[in-house]
Amino acid sequence: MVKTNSDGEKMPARRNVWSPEEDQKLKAYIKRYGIWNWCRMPEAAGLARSGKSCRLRWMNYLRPDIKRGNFSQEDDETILKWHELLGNRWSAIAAKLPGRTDNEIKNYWHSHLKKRSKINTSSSMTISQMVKSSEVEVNKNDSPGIQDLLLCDALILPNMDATKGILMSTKMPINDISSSRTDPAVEIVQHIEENFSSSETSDQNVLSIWEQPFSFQDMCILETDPEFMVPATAMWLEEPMYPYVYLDTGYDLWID
DNA sequence: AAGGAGTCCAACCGCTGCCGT
DNA sequence: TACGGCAGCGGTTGGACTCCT
Repeated sequence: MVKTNSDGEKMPARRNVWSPEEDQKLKAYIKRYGIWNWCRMPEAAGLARSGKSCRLRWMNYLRPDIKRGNFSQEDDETILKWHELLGNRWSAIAAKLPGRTDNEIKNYWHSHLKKRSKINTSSSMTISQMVKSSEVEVNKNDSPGIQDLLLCDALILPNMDATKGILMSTKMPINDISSSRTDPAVEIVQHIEENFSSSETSDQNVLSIWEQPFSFQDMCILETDPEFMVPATAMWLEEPMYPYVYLDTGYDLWID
């Protein structure tokens, strides 16, 4: 925001607000040379800004595909839905709303939707709630890797054939994910939605998985099944090992 | 009209992951 | 494999604006 004095002249605000001239410089530079290196671009473009600041300004304000203006009812629903599924992964949510930035969605969430979300949470059973309703504790204090592992276990939930007591892996080939351009978390949720919504599995069956006897044999099936779904996140792929996982099912799992 | 409280949004900060060497 | 540089992300903050008393 640019302050103006009584004569309508621009005054420098204390916070480093971008002037129209700076915007113009950045736009012109990117238009001419493209984005090659944010760190070095400011100097080349004649801007007394950090690369980070330029990047942020471009991403959140100057990009030609930015959609400005009010959020529609549909946008609200989309944000609420994806926030319910993904949590505060604003960039992933923004990917669902072309033209909207993560910053904008984050702000809009905090100012408008947060309250609504609280009211809505009691209305219907969502996938994330089903995950929560299992007895897996995904604790905030757990390392991200552990959280991913627990989440992965939870993701197997929908394919549990509760009537037969057979655990079927969620057949999502990992190379599908690694080759994807979209956020892995988004894809996982989409995958669940597609497969789960089309299956005949009832809520009741889904909820029962953690009540099922979970034997060592189950673990063997999972490990020997060539299509056993490993967690799709980079965290899983990169972390060397989870020596010990506590599942609040009464079973402590050692992963060798 | 004044001013205090609340809201909104742009910008900043710090952390994390990726990638090249 | 280790390391450094860079980009991206989410949380936080500053300040203008709006509403209410």
